[in-house]
Order: sequence, then C-alpha cells, then structure tokens
Amino acid sequence: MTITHAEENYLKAIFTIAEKEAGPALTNAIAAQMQTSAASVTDMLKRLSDKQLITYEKYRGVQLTEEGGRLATALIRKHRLWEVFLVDKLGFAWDEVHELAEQLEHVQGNDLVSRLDSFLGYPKFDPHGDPIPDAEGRWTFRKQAPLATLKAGERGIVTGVDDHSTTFLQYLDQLGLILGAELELLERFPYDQSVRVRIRDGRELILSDKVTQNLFVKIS
Amino acid sequence: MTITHAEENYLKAIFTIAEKEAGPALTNAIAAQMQTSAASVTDMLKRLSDKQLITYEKYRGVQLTEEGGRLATALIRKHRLWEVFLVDKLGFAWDEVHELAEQLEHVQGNDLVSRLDSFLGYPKFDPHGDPIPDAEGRWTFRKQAPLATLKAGERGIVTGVDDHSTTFLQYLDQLGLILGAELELLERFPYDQSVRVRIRDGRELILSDKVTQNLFVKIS
DNA sequence: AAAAATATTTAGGTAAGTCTAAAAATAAGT
DNA sequence: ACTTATTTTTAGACTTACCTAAATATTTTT
Ligand SMILES: [Mn+2]
Ligand SMILES: [Mn+2]
Ligand SMILES: [Mn+2]
Ligand SMILES: [Mn+2]
Repeated sequence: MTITHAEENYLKAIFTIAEKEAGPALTNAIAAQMQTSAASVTDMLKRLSDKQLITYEKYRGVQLTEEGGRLATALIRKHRLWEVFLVDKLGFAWDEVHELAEQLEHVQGNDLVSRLDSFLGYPKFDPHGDPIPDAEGRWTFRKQAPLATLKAGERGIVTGVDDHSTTFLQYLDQLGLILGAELELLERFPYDQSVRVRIRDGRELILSDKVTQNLFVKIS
Repeated sequence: MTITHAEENYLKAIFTIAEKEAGPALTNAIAAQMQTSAASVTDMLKRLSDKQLITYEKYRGVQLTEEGGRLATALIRKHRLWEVFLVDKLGFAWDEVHELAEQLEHVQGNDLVSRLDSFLGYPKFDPHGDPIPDAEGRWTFRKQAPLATLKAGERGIVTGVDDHSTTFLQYLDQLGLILGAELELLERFPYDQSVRVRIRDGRELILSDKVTQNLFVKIS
C-alpha cells in the first residue's frame, strides 16, 4: 500500500491538531491547517479512512489509527531532522528552513533517516526547539513554559517558540533571543503585560505580551 | 510558470537522449527512457511545447529550448550533488544512491543547491564519475575512454562507468575497481576480447568484454 | 510504387487531488 | 421547540499524468 505526499501531509495536519485540541480533528480545522477547502478535506478523509490510517465518523471528526500515528510521527521526525541538517550543516537561518523541510520530509528510502540522524549526532530538538521523536517514535519532553509565566526575579533559558513565523523568528534574532539565550525577568508592567528582561551581555529589553506568550523558556 | 516533477523528469530524459544520440529525441526513445508508453510521452510533449521548454514537430522528435536545456542541466547538477552528499556524508555505497537522488533532485529552494555545493567542497564529479555542471551550467570534461580501448602494456585509472546498474557497481566493488583504482592492461585475449589486468595491490584480474566496455579509464 | 513494418498520434478512460456551489446535518440562539 | 447560523458533505467540474486500443504517418522492404 503506497502513500502519497498529500496523504502524508494530511496525516501530519491531523496529528498536529489532535495534539493541540486533545480530541478528534474536525474537518474545518484540517482545512485551515492545510489551507484548502473543507470539500477537499472530506474527499481525503474518505481515502485515509479506506486505507485505515484514520477512523472517520461523518460529521464527528477523525482520529489517527495506530498506523496513521506511526506515519505522522515518522514524518515529523524526518521534517525536524532535515531542519537540523539545513541549519547545522548548510548554514541556513532558523526562519528559512521550514519550506525546504516540507519537501525533504517526503523523500523516502531505506536507511536515509537513520543515516541522517547519525550524521547529525542524534539531535533531540530541532532548530525551533521542537522535540525530534526517535526511531521508535518516542518523544523527549522538556520542562518549559511561555516566558509569560515567569515571575519577576526569575531566570530562564530560551528553549523554543510557539509561533514559527518568519517575522517572529527574525525579530528574535534581532533581539539576540536565540535558542539557549539566558535571560532574567526584571519586571512585568501590569498595563499591557509587557516585561523588561536582562540578557547575557547585560542589555535590557522590553518584550510585548505577544512575544512572551510565544517564547518558551526553561526556568533555571 | 510552475514546473512539475514529471515535467522535470521528461526534460532530463530528453537531455540525456539528445546527448547520446546527437540529434532530436524521438518519442519511443523517450518512452523507453521514462519507462512509460509512447502515448503518455506525446501527451507530455504537447505540454512541454506549450511551456516553450522544447521545440516539437509532430513525428519528427523534439529538441530542448535554451530554457529547457537550462532546467535539465540544473536538474542533473542537483541529482549529482545529492549523490555526492549521500556517499561522502551519509556513507551510502555508490550503487544505493540513484533512487534517493531521483527524489532529492526535485527539492527546490533559493540557496539550497549552492549551499549544498559549498558544503560538499564544490565537487566536479559524482560518485559514478559523471561530471557535475557548475552553477552557470558549464561542464567539466575529462579525457577518458572505455577500458576496451586500452592497449596491452598501457596503464589507466578508473574514472567512471557507463552502466550504472546495481549489479555492475557491486561487481566492481567486489573486484576492487572503485573510482581512482590504478590498473595495467597485461594482455587482451582475441577469442572474446576479455583482458587480464594487474591492479594496485599486485592482484591480477580477468575482465570480460562487457566489463571493459562499461568501465571508463584515464590513460596514465 | 505498393505492401509491410514501425513509429507516432488520437481517442477515450481512470485516479488523485483540487475547486465552487448547492444540499444536508448539526449546533446555537431565542 | 423552532429558527438561524455554522459545519460538513455531496455534486459536478477541472488539471495532471497515466493507461489501452485504434487510427494515421513514416520508413523500410520487396
Ligand atoms: Mn518546520
Ligand atoms: Mn521546526
Ligand atoms: Mn544517478
Ligand atoms: Mn550518478
């Protein structure tokens, strides 16, 4: 049973939604994620259901089967490993690699993923701080929370982002808030929930509520 | 104007045929190369002609336009660079990389090829000894000839293969006839045109006519 | 030059994946 | 409970890329 690129992309979208919403993925949510029409989604859901990759009840949304989950996880693994390759080996910036990884994740071959994994030194996280499942599909979780939850006086290390948009990533670059950056929250302004932080080199920054909600830190 | 994977593959096939046959590529030759039906080829030729990537005269075969040639060359460049990556960086054997490169060559992105090229150290030849065109589409040619043309007493260095099949490549591995291997032709047997050669470590091998015609050497 | 063989194109179909518009089901509001 | 709004599915159509079978063009043979 062969699986198409489109089918793989839908499985990934369903996985992502199910993870976030914690329940069945609804047609419209999938359509939004895939940037396509609800009609096209319904079409595809039938195909995926025929292939036993999802369980599908009309009007009730879908869930991945065990096999569907395995495939989605493998795809995410490939996507994130390729992102590590593009950043660590080819020198791309972290805001430039997503579209390329969207293509590379579909390349299939026997040993490719494991050899790539080995070549990269078995990374546990991708350039955006997202975890990379291992060959058996096991995830490494990390204690992290949005910067918005940090209290004044606490210190943290930047470990990831929720928003993956180019504009956000480039803004963080400009601020020097790359992965691993250390910071201390000096104060939070009640007016708009913005914060003042001090970073490693002593510089102080004001970060908006929007930034603090989309930036993950590990409390240190 | 977007170009599909299938279209790219046809352009490459036409390029390869035109190179070998030195003339227009005929429908049946393309069908054979693409392992598809002549009817499907005719279909595609119309599409490529509409996109001005080939000049097509019914029943008379096709030729690549300048733009078509540029695209085909770029595709071959990508294919061969990825093959170098798979062998040099991921440790694949030279007989394992073609199918993967067939997929990787279609990945498109701004800087990808040039960064890959740089990462690999600007290789001029792929793992099979085939030349890699540079970013401007210029080819590096090498004085090489089939081992069949070598005369008794002459020495050569293995520089490439004509037959790219797994069985041939693995057989060469077994014999120790990898790229760069030095050999001396000791004698040619008139009966079947097989030859006796001595290789670097002093071992002597008997090579069939089929082998000598598919193995390229640089006379040294 | 006509007949036979070969090469190529056309005709008609299929499957994947997409679309818009209309119909049907479900959920929400009064 | 009934009406309205929202969500989802169905219907019908389009494109790409493939197929087989039949028709036509070209080349080769006699
Ligand atoms: Mn990504
Ligand atoms: Mn990522
Ligand atoms: Mn190849
Ligand atoms: Mn090659």
